[in-house]
Amino acid sequence: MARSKNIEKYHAILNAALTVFAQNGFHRSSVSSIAKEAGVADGTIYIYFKNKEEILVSVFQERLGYLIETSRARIQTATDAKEALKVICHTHYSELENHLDLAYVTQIELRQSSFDMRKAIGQAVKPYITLIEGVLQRGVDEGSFRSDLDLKLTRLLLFGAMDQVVTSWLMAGQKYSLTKQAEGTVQFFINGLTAK
Amino acid sequence: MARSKNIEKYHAILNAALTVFAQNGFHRSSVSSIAKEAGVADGTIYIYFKNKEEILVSVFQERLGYLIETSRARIQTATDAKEALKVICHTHYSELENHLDLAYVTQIELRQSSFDMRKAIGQAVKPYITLIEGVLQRGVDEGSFRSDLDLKLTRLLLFGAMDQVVTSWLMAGQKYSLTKQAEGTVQFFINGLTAK
Amino acid sequence: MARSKNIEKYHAILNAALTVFAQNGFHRSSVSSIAKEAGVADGTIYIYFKNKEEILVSVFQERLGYLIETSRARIQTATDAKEALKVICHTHYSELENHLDLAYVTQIELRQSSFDMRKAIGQAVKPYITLIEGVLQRGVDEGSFRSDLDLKLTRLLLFGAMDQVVTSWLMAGQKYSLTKQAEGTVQFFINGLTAK
Amino acid sequence: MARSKNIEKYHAILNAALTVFAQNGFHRSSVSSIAKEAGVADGTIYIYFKNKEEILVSVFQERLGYLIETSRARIQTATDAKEALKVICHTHYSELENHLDLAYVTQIELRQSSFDMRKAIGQAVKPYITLIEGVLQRGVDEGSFRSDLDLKLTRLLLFGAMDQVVTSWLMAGQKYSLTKQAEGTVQFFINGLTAK
DNA sequence: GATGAATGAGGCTTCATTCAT
DNA sequence: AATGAATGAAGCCTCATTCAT
Repeated sequence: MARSKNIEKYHAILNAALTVFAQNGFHRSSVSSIAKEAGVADGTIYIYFKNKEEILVSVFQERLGYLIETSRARIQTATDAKEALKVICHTHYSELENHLDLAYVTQIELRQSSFDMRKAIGQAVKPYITLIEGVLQRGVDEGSFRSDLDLKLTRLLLFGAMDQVVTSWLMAGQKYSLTKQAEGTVQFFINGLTAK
Repeated sequence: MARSKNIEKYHAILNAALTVFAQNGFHRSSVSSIAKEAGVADGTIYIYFKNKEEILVSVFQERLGYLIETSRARIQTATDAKEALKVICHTHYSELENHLDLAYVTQIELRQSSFDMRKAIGQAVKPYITLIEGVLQRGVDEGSFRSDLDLKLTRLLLFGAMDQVVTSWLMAGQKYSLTKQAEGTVQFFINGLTAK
Repeated sequence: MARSKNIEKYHAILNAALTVFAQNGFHRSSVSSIAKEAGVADGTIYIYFKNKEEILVSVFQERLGYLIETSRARIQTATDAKEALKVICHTHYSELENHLDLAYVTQIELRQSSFDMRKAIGQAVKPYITLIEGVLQRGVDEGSFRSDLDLKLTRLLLFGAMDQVVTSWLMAGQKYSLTKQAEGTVQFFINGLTAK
Repeated sequence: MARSKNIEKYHAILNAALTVFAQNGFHRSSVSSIAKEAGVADGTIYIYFKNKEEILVSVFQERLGYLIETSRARIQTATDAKEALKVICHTHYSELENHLDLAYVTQIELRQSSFDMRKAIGQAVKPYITLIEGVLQRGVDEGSFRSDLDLKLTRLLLFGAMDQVVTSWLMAGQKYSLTKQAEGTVQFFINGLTAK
């Protein structure tokens, strides 16, 4: 993505974009305002990014990458798949609760992208979905999850359920603690997954 | 909604909007192209709708209203809550699979709306969420669902999970049958909900 | 102007237009809002008036005609030209002070008309200018006004001066009595006109 | 006013606007046509001006500023107040007679502005009114003008009278020399102002 | 690499006017 | 005569992108 050596400026733009998109939404954010927020000229943006959409995708990719890496690192030390699932959900919720900007962009603005862009986003989400699948597989292997699980379907169900909880919390105005929903969410997952 | 007598023209515009939004997306659809698709003049649009956003919300409201009514009617004859849940999920999936236009608008384009608009959408979704809650309550009352269910959370988990399955199917290019996912989805739900 | 027998509706539209123009200005007033104010359908307007501009001109003509007739009647009983001048100025100021709607239309909105329209307005003002000229002539004949007056120029100076006083009073927010300016205005005129 | 470095382009737009407004009138002039006349792109207009109205006000301010400065400079060398009055009137008439474009904009188009705009215009005219008042005061101090003059009223009468003479000349199709009216106008003023 | 003035396509919306009823 | 739904031209303005400096 970064076509330039000046990695600092690249990140300055990315951070500025996160802020601006979160405040005004993607379609209502001008490239100009991102440039101003980042302290660079309008034209400079186009040295680092092909166009406006690429900025949004890049913001998402970077942050999601961070979330994935954090989760991956944390589940290394998890004792079992159920524990790992708990870690993922906790991380997912707390990360977004603690970075409202990011939550807005992820849950609201990113959904405003073009179809082609959504494909790119889908690509970026894949590793996360795969991470979840890995945990499911681990559970099956451990014997703690049902062996007849449709992994491809279930990983989506888990991701989709968490995603909707975040969106609802955001739309409701963050009146309650998102992180505290993790408990119930995971319990629900485990009830559905546990081998009998 | 219709501020005029000619209800036919109102629906012609609504249907045209559904088609055009599905093809090009909301932000990339011009009011002009909707008018052309509907076979009316540009200005005519503004006799029936306040602005472009109101068209999108109206499209959604009408179609979602239809989905809710269909589901509500069908679960009347369901023998129990589990059966009702199955009906809802089947209806949800099949309705969207059979109306690709609608699916695009609902899953993709509607997410591109302004924050204020999303609030309006949230209002429209509420009856659906309530419908789901009713089924959950019914299950608890019947003794088939766990009595310690957090209804407010669970109804979101179910809706969110279904929603994500639809979106993923759409994003994947509808390579498989969406309706066939209902079986697995419902099974997953029931596993998580069933009283022990 | 009135192309129809229904003189009541004609005047209803004229009065409505006066109100609406005064409130929103000519260019910001829609034919539709005049129709609503008059209690008729949009299309009805076009039975009585050729287009929007003709409404404005007609409003002005009618009201100015009334002002001229009032002044003409009053100066019949004036003892001399100076008295007549006083009457004209008093009538001019008091009429506009007591009909703020009319003042707005006359001093503000009418100036927003097209060039062609202004010609038409000029035609309507002519009788008023002529009325003033008549008084000047009378003064010259009486021997009370300078015999070397350039009547064509002086009649304009008088009209222009009064007009500007009205506009300034209006723009200033009518913070003082317009009618009370008549005294000083007339005194100024008489000083300039009186034969030595 | 100029928000950019390229002062030339700023003036190019201003001059183009003067031409176009004079030809077609403010409301009938499109921003697009001003851009074309100025030889810039439509969007460029909005780099230098907030909106269409600001162009009109700016045109007026610049030209009036020039008129005021010219008059102010010329009356420095006037021997007395009467001479100064003559200078102001001559300058006023000749300036507008020699710049027909400006006359149209000032006398016709500027009157087509919104109420808020007229306030801004009023602010711009103030220095001119003040300039006239200064001359009146000078005359009173010199003992050549009546000491009982209501300065606030008289300055308006003078401005209004001159203004109306210009407008009438314009509306009549400039069939006679405007500058030649200065003589009579000033004579009229002096008759009314001179101390006895 | 960085700038930011300039571009110009394109969008939403208004509204004067028409005309079938 | 009266209606008011329909028309569609026209306008203001935004903003993603380019390019000369």
